[in-house]
Amino acid sequence: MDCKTEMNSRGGEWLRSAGLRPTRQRLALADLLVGDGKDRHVTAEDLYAFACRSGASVSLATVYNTLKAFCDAGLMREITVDGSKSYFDTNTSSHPHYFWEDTGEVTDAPAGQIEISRLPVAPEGTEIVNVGVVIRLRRKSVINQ
Amino acid sequence: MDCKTEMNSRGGEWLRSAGLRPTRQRLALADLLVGDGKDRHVTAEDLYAFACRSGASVSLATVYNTLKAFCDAGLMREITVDGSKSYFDTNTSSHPHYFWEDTGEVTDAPAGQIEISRLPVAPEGTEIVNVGVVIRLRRKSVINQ
DNA sequence: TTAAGTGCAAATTATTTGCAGTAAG
DNA sequence: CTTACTGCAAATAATTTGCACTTAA
Repeated sequence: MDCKTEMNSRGGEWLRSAGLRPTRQRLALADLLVGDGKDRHVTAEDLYAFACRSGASVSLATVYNTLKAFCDAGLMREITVDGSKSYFDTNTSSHPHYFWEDTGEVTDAPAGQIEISRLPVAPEGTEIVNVGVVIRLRRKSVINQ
Repeated sequence: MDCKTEMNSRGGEWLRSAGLRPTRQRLALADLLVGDGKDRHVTAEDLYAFACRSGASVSLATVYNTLKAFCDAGLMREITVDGSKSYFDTNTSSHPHYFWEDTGEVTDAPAGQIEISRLPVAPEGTEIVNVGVVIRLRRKSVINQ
């Protein structure tokens, strides 16, 4: 199959900018991820479900492999917000996240929510890879106030 | 088996303070965790290995169940520092952690490493359960400087 | 007693991998 | 053409669970 038609999508540019071969599956996933230019936070299952719903034919294994490829290429970043699943963020800069306990959703915390006033110091012989900040939220039930 | 002998250990007090029935297994694990009064950060496998090494007879499933029971009782806190495993901290207060990529070890980051100067605001209808801060460290190889 | 705790082994869940086919350059 | 990518199904890894047995209170 020839993919030229989709090569002009935002996802196509995104892939090309990282030197990744734009296959049909990658283009479909890339467009789902960055098609509208908004930051997205997904699990592999999430993205797989989106792809299926949007009519793309991709296997779950390929979604996993592709997300990993995108991270290796620097297009995305894996974030650790909850022990049970891996989340992937299209915004590769280091920034704080909200984790919504009830839905398992992850969103960006508005800038300025946390200010790291004292830059953390790396212990002797180490370097800081990144500093993760996760604000875990619980929806208040109306009953329990 | 009668457990009175070990009921005077630090682990015994710890269990009693939370109203947990001090079984042989729980006492053994509790002593391993808080026996010396230092904060400890363990995975279930870690604790299981410690227990085996120290001669205690506990099953891995019981270690999992027990760690969960300790968390439910407020004696420990589960922390999310790495996607693949769950870590449990004997220090239940909210504080930043170092995650050592090479060994998978977790330690407390010295106080003052990060200062949360602007208390994060919970979105409408939510409350903040906790704010997790993880400083991911990579050991610098001598070669790559 | 008796309800809570324990230990297996089997079940689940998230993720990875081997390998035979398929497609991009 | 040739090598990278894909898809399935099987393999792993971490964790949970069902259930018969044990034990603390």
